[in-house]
Amino acid sequence: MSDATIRALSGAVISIADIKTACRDCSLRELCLPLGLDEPDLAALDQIVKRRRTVRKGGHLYRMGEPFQALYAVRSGAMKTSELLGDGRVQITGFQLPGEILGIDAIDSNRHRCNAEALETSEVCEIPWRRLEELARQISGLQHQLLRMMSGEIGRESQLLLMIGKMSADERMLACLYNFSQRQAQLGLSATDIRLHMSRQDLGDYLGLALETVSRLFSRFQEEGLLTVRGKYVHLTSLALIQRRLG
Amino acid sequence: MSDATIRALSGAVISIADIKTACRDCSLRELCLPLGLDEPDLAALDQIVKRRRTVRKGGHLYRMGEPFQALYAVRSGAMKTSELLGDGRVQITGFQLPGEILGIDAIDSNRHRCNAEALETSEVCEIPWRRLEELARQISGLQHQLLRMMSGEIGRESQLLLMIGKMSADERMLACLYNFSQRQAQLGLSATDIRLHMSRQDLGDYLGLALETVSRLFSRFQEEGLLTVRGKYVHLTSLALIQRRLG
DNA sequence: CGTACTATTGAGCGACCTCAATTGGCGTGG
DNA sequence: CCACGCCAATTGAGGTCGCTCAATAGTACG
Repeated sequence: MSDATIRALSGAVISIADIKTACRDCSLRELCLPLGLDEPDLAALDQIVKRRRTVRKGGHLYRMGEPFQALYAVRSGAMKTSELLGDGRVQITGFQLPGEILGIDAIDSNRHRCNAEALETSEVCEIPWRRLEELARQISGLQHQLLRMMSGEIGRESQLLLMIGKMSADERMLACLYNFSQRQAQLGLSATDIRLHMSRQDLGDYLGLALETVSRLFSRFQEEGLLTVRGKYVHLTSLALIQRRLG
Repeated sequence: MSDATIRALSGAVISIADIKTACRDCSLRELCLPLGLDEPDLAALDQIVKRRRTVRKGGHLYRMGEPFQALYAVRSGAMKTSELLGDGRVQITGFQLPGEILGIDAIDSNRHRCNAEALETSEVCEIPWRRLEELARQISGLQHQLLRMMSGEIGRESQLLLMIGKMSADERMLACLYNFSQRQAQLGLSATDIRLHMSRQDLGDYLGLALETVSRLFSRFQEEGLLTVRGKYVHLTSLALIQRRLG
């Protein structure tokens, strides 16, 4: 019998798995959908968050065209979302770290319009959309946070648009690294020692560059003393220096 | 005394201006925020839509950094939203036609993160955000439509991302023209005879191309028999031909 | 320790940009 | 009404940034 079933049969019962999953006990609470909710509202949200799901590296959380059932919140690991272009060309539209939400682009059409793939083995919380939408009507703070997160997603995409449309290759790379730095810091990690969860290819497909260009830029930045690279690990010499180069 | 004041003093009174503005009488009802609302809900929405505002060609509805107060629905005309890059570089993030919503990228931060400028003299409906958010809590259909429109915006931006990041210049142009065609058709206009509301510069700033490239592409498409151009008017020879070129 | 994948580096090319001159459209004032 | 001026659009010439193709080096994993 699944956790979900137990909950459906008797709302008060909370299994051990539930406790581990519960939003109220989650360290990402203040970065994720529950931001701003008080205790009773948190409990209500916990009621609908169905289960924790694990996606192995390279596995898909959902694929383009699949019917839209739920949003997903990243709990651990890292994901990427990508769009395809018939002949195999790929545009990565975002990398999602813990606390971030996947699937909101599908609300409109009831079908996923991108692929969501795990960059490394990841855990996500599944939030059934029907029930979330309903709950958002009852809990104003939840509606507010949902709207905020969707608006934030629009902002992130505009930002990326500006980068790809109007920045040179090196500006894009630096802006991207700076963004990773900020997001790591927000998660309580180092702002200068970045772990890249994705391949050079992915980075290129995100920034609208060839993977060779990404590699060359890493080398050049290293020569210029902006950073040091060792495989997936990048150390930023000086955030101020990078900020200055970005204007 | 403004319409808003009259309404605030006596909810039942409806001025002539209100009648003309009323969502229930608006031909764009089914393309805009009211989609799916029934009569009483429509009336409630009409209560909060503050007034009709006119923006002259080249005028700004709002500017980057200004505090966020309201969403705007385009009623007539055409707008563009753009982001800037310090040194003057511009990325246009969208063109908005009647029935489309402006401002949702600002919900997150309470500040507008782009400029909204009229491509030609336009009328917009102003929808105070505080009251809309509140009303969305009461009217499930309104919440639903708001979420759908925000999700749609995310989809449009992903689409543009894919175009700019992974398509060649001519593919971008064609995809853009095809998109304009579909949107004109949705408004009940011709799908083959397109009126461009924006300059070549704007088109370039939207597609991540130089204005000269846009101009050259128009000429080349014309040579190839895909379309004919006369200033702001473009006639698409065959939609099927264009679809085929887009894969 | 080999195998396969990922990353780096080099050489050459081409798409698109930049700069510049010309043409066309349109409103304004003589 | 026409001439002028202004701005938008077109077209040409040349340059460059980033891509493609290709070879090599490094790294993970059985």
